[in-house]
Amino acid sequence: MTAGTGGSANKPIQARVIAEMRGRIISGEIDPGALLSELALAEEFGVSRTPVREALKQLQTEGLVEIRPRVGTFVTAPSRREITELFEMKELLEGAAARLLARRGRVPEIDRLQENLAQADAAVARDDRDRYAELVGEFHDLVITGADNRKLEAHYRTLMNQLAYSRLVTTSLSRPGRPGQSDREHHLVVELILEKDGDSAEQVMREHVRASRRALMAGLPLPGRRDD
Amino acid sequence: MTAGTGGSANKPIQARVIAEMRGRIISGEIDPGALLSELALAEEFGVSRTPVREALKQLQTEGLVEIRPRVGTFVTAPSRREITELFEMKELLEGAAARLLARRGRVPEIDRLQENLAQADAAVARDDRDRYAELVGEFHDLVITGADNRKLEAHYRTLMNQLAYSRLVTTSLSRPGRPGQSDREHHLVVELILEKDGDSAEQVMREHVRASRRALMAGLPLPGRRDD
DNA sequence: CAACATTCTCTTGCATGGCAGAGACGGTAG
DNA sequence: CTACCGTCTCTGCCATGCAAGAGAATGTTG
Repeated sequence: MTAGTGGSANKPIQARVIAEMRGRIISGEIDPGALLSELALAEEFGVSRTPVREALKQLQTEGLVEIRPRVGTFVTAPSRREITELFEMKELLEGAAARLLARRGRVPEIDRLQENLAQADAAVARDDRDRYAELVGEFHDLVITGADNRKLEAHYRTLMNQLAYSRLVTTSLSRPGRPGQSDREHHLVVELILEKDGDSAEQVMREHVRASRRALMAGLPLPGRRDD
Repeated sequence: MTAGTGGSANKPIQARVIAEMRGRIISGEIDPGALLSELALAEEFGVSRTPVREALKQLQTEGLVEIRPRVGTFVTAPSRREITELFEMKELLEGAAARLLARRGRVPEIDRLQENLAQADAAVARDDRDRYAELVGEFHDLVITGADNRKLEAHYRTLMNQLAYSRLVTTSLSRPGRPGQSDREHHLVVELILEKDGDSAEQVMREHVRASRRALMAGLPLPGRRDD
């Protein structure tokens, strides 16, 4: 990433700050709980504190950082309970998306899903976990966008950002045998979508998300901080 | 909520601005499409432009206003398509909440729901639409909070704000016979929740939301601006 | 040595002022 | 009368400066 740091600084400066910070957080480049100093960020980006401050404020409403007044801005560290809730929502939204996509019939996203599956099969065959993780992200993305509901998509993106999912998915796939099973579940979902069987597609998709969650939670160190 | 509007201006000033502006928008006190000038708002609240600006930025991420760079900040007017999408999400979330609530068993929210129904029956009997509209809001609120999922609740609130639902619900209930039917549907949902029949509760809840939407769209002038 | 009060520095919160771009208005030429 | 162009005012955007609260470090006292 970090594309476009050179030259094209034409765009609104503060949007760039937001995008950059969000990228760092969801990629796990910054540890949860870390302090984000307005001043330090301002100096790093070569701008004043004001746009940085506004960027952090927006990231707060997205649930990525927590601003404790007069104290500091910290990267949010989801509690175990929050992670459970987020997965519950993920299951809900992706299931609904699968149903909606099945109802829509043949749309471009379907073709791209099949292409995605082909590449995923190859990645699993050569045990290329990084590539497969990437394809998993694309798969779920395609299902969501294929639902053709911008609001659902927006809420989904917020959700995934809060989960820092791109960091978690590798953990989930490190479980032996998980990539293969995940791939098979993806195939089944697409198959049901092609058959326009919305009910089953939703059901299988939800079960897939639950399985993914189990694989994740099992291989996660996750200090049992506060369960409250 | 909305407690402490009088006197105690001790709290962070900008949070007050956000709450006040949000209230005005979702109550319909400000017409959609209207221009919100930073300067004018700052003078009205007796503060500087900075906190007002940050407040507007937050409202933008909540989807309540649209900031067109170098032009101005405007109250968003959801297109017909967006309204459809929002209701699709509403149906999804409330259905899921009903299911989750049914699974939880006997919790305080259940008692409050039954009390709500009793008062709603009375309101319908004396044809008190304003009071019934209020109770409808409380009913759906109880179902959501009863699901015991903070993330779901947060997304739901965002949704309802974007819909400016409190303004719409009166329109919906102005259809002859609608309050009575709505009340009966509420009764059925609670009944199914009490029986711990999550599947049926979700299904009936979703159907209820669809019916509510139909009653609303029918009685809505809604200039067919852009369907894109 | 331990517990407490105090200062001191760090952080964000808010106010103010200058700047640039977008759109509206009016004047002028055809 | 119409179309075009320059100007002018409006808007948000960003930089800077001051103030206030929170927490840590430290000096003080038992």
